[in-house]
Amino acid sequence: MASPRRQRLRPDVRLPQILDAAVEEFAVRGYAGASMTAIAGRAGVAKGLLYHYFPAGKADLFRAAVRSCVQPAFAEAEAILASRAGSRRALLRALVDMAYARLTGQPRDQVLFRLIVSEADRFPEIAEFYQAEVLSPTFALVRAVLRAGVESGEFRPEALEQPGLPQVVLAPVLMASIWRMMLGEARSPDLDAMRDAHADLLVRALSA
Amino acid sequence: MASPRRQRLRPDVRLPQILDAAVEEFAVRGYAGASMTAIAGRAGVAKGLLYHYFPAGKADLFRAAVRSCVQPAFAEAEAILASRAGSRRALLRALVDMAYARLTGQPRDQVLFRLIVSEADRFPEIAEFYQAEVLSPTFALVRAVLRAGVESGEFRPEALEQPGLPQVVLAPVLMASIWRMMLGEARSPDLDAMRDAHADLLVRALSA
Amino acid sequence: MASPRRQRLRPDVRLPQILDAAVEEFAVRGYAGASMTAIAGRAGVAKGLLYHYFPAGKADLFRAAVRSCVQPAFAEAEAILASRAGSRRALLRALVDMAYARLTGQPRDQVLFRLIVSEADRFPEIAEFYQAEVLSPTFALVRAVLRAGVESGEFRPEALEQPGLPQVVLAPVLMASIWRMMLGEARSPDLDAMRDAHADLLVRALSA
Amino acid sequence: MASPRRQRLRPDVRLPQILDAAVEEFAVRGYAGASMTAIAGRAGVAKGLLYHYFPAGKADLFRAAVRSCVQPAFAEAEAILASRAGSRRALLRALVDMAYARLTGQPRDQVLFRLIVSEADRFPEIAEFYQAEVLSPTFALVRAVLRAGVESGEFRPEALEQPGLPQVVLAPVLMASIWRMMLGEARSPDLDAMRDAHADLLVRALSA
DNA sequence: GATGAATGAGTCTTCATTCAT
DNA sequence: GATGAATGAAGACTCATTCAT
Repeated sequence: MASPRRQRLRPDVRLPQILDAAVEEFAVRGYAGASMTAIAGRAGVAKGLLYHYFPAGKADLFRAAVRSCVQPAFAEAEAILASRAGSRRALLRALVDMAYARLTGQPRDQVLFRLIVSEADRFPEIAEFYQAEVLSPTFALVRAVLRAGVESGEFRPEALEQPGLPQVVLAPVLMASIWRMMLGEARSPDLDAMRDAHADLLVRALSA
Repeated sequence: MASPRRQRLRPDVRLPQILDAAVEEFAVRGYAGASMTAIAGRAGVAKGLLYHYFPAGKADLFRAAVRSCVQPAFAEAEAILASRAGSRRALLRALVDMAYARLTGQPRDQVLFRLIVSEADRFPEIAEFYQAEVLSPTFALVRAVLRAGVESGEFRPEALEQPGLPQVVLAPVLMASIWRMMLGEARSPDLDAMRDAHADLLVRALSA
Repeated sequence: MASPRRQRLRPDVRLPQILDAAVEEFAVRGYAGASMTAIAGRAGVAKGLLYHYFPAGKADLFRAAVRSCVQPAFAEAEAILASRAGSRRALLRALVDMAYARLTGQPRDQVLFRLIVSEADRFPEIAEFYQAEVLSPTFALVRAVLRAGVESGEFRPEALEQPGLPQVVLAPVLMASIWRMMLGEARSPDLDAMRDAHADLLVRALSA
Repeated sequence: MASPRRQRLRPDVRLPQILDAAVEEFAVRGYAGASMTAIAGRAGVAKGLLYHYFPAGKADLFRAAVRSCVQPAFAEAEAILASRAGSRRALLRALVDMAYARLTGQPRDQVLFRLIVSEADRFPEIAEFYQAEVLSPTFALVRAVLRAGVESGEFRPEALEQPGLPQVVLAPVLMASIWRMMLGEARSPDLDAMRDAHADLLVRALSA
């Protein structure tokens, strides 16, 4: 006589279901706009169950959802780096291309970014977390590439003396992502044009 | 200093009061998080009055608030441009400096940007408006500077052949602004370092 | 330098403007649904002016509006009665026809009736007023016709002994009106069919 | 008699509670005048629960409340009809008596009718529903009685040839109900007198 | 683990009414 | 007489959260 809806699942099955639903809902509606009911509905569970898994409530679910999005996007970058194919210049170009490509193909990454931007001051710890887990490593990676280029003689040595350079190098890719989110594919600046201009700018500015 | 219960003001006095309060509240809380009650309280008026000035309600007030933020930024840029002081290179540097300076000094501008980023897909018309009234003109302005530089022989002629260049040139300033919003002054990348790296990068990449 | 909108009119011009607007608005929206703003708008005056003419507010305006609708609908009936054309039977038929005809041609009368029906228990005095000014006289008129018919020998003498007869005689016309209001012209019972059946029924039942 | 703060009941218990409270409140105040808070209070539940059962809100609750009033009236009429006691004339009289009796004894029925009359044009579907579910069947019932009477030779054959007759036959009862609602028991026409006059009129007009 | 009935504080919004101009 | 800015109370509705089952 069990209710047909009532299926007991192990936490490691239910939890991802719930987190996925939460990510999608938060992504579409923002933090304040997403309702627990809607998240539960999307996950196919009852409202009450959300509080079983996240007794502290909505804010906690949000934190968990955001955290669940930060996957090692670095795997690919490090693979490219490891293969050290050709010149540093070609390497740089490959990295830039990869970064732009992700923007097109990985909506989940965009979502993450957007959520963090808009909810950052309601959840300072999330911004902090993002800075520590995503931003800093990425800057470090760029710095490593620059150092390798300088050491091999391809890049100008001054590149290592400017602490703000990695940020400047990365910024256009991130802005391209933000413009896409804001304006839609139709109205946002042309991605290919930006990628080419970006790569060209870097090569000219950094070459020894 | 008595606060009379009912102070009748001319609309051209009240309206800015209300808009200012709305901008502040939306900035702090986001669209969904800002409450009409709080906006009214901040403006020192009764809730009902908001609907007298914006019968269409919260969304309309939001639009008006965003629009009220736009004008001041361009005035300064055009002033700099008009005073065509010195070389194009110096001009570019002046513009870059101004842009970074605004990010520090004008919280209103940051607010505007953050609101647009986070609420863009709930208010597509605002994103559209921003693109048309702010972004496009700014790109055009950068392009004008580049063209002047090329014509004077200071900049490389290829600079004019890359349609994505203005976006790449501007991106670091905007990202600096976003990082500040997200991470706070303490944790965000160092503004001065970025400005210097940015200006240096441009000069190296663009010089003939 | 007078504001162009500000036209001072004599009360006997303004008052009908306001009452007409009120009747229309109350008719369309009901008492609770009609807003003072909308009435003022329809009348082409400012909200405040309504309170100048009706200091006691909305309820008072409603009462005045309803009262303004009760015009002597009896003029026509009494004209028919005075012309005593032909037999009482023909007279009765003429009166029935007239009653049904009014239902089609005079939306203002229907409105009045509907308002009274639906707001009667919020405004008991209005129901009272209606009963005294409209209903009672109408019953009396029917009774007079019956008496004349009995005296002339055309109608059965028992017709005068049934105190409920005038109500029964009138009811179908009023119900026809109510059904029209409720169901619209399309779905409500056929007016012509009712009129014929009604007249026939009366003639058969009353003839000596 | 302690009233526990949170009493969980099965929906098939709560729903009628809520509908009953809604009918009463709508009856007294009309649609616009009835407040969700008051309905919840009358039902002894929190406001929010109303939206649990009627997510579409007030209008939906209103529709459900009206619908919940319909069924009982027909049962009795059909019982009388089934017990085809005595002559058709007696049958007609029994039905007329029943109809008048209901108006006195069953406030729920009056309420229903009043609601439909006054809110018909705000809820066209309800008027439609009323016409289809209540009015048409009632007319059909009257027509069936007439036909049976004609076939048995008690009624004049012409009674079947007048399509408007059922409406005319029923109208006085309904008007009696409306007058009662409008004017109160004290001021409205005498019910007994109407019933007698009504029955007598029908018998005289319909007898062969 | 899982459900969904139940709550109540909070949100946007409306509107009769007041009153300075 | 006339305006419309300003108010405040009240209304419909939402939603995070609780808890009996």
